[in-house]
Amino acid sequence: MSQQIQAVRGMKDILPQETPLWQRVEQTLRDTFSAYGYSEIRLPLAEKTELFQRSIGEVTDIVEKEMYTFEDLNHERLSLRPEGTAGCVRAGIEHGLLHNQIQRLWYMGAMFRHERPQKGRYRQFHQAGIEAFGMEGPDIDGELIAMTARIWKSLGVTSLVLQINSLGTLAARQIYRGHLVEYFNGHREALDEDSQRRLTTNPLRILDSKNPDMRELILAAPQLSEHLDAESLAHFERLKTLLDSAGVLYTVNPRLVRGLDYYSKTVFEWVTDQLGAQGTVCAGGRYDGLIEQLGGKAAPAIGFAIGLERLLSLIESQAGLPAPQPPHLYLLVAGEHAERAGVKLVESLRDALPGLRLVMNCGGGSFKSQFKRADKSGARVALLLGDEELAKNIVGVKFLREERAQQEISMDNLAASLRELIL
RNA sequence: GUGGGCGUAGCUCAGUUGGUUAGAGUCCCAGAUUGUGAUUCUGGUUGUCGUGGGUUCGAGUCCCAUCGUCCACCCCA
Repeated sequence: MSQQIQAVRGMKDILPQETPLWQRVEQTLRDTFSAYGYSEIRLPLAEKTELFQRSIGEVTDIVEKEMYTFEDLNHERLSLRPEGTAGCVRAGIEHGLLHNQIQRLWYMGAMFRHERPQKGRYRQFHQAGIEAFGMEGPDIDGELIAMTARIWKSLGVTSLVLQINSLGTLAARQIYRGHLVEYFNGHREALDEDSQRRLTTNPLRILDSKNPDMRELILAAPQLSEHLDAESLAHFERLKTLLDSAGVLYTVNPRLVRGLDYYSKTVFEWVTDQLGAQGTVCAGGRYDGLIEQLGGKAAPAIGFAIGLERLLSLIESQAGLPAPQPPHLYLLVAGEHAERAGVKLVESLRDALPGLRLVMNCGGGSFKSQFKRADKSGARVALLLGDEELAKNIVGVKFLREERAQQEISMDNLAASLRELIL
C-alpha cells in the first residue's frame, strides 16, 4: 500500500456514487443562469501569476502563500487559478466584451488553493460563478442575490441565511481603515497575536475575530457604516428595498468583510451552521474598480461564487444522495451464436428506442452469474438470449424487481413490446 | 504554517495487562439448483496491522520519527 500512488493531498476523486448529485446541481445552475439571461464563458485553468497579484491583492493569503505557482518552460510565472473573477475580467477586457457594454456571464469549474485541507475546504475545489458587467445600480445586485435564492429553492436547500453589508467605495474604505488602525493601535496590548498581524494585512478582518476575549474591544471600535460615503449608503438602502420587494430575507452584518482587495460597496454571503467551520456556501460582491485596475476602460461590475463541494455537502446532509439511474434492460447471452445475435439485437434496440438504457453482458459466464450481474446492475428487466431462444426466434423477458411471470417475445416486435413494457 | 483525533482484508470495524498461525461482517468466487438473480445453506479467496527505526525472549498492542487522513486555528467558496 505504501508503494501505491495516491491522489494529491486535498484533491478528491468524485466517485460514481456521487456524480448523479453533481450532475443534478450543475444542471440546476446552468438552467437558472440561463433563465436570467447569462451566457457561459470557459476560461483557462492557468493564468499569468501577475494577474492574480494585481486583482486579488498582493498581501492576501491567497496570493502570498496559497497559489500553485510554477515557471513555464519559457520562464513565465504561471499560477493555477485560485478563483474565477480575475480570469473572467482578463478575458472580458482581452476580447472587448466589457467596453461600453453590459455583459452577463457565468462559469463553472475547478479552482486551486494550497491550503491545509479540512471539512468543506480542498486544494482542488469547484466553483460556479456569475460576473455581471457594466451595471452600476443596485438593481443588478438584487438580481444576483435573487438568483442565488432561487437556486437554493430549486435544489431544496433550506438552511442558508443571507448576510449583506456595504464596504463603501474604495476611497471611503481607505479613510475608515485609517480610523480603525488608529483605534486598534491605541489598544495594541488587548489584541491577540492573529489580530496584531491583521493590523498590517487586513485590519477590517479584526472585526470578524472569533476570539471572545476581544469582543468588547471590537464592539467599541469605529463602525464602517458610520464612515460610508453618501453614494454607497444610498446604493445599499435601495438594495435592501429591492430585496424586500423580491421577498428575499437578509440580515445586515456590519462586520461582514470580504477577503479579496477588489470588493467595494455591496458584499454578501450565504452561510449555514451545518457545515462546521466552513459555513460560507456562496459569497460575492461588487468590484467597480477592478476592470480599470487591470487595464480596461472603467466599468462597474459585480459577481459571486458558489462553493460546489460545500453546496453538495449541504444537500447531501439534508436529502442524501439521489438515486442512480440504473439500466432499463440487461441482456444475457449464452453461447457464441447468441453472442453474435445479441450484438445485432442491442444495436437495433438502440436505434429503435432512443433513451433506452441497456447493458449487454460482456465477459461470458453462466446464466447464473449473468443473472447476478443483471441484478447488481439494478436493471428492471433481464433479457435472455440462448440457443433455445434463437431456435424459436424469441427473447426471454424476466422481471427482476416485481412478481410477474417470465415472458417470451418474438424478436420481430421486440422493440415495440419493450417500448410498452418499460419506457 | 500551528494544534488535536485516527491509520488492522476492496469496504465497515473488533483485537484483553505485550504472548503461538491476526479475526468478524460485507464484498467476490464456487456449489446446493447441468438455463434463472435477489432470499437461504455449505465451502473458498483476500493482509508489508500506513512506513522506518527502537525497547523486549516476544510488538497490531509500548516508545521515537515519518507519511497519510479527519477536525479545528489561520484564511476562504
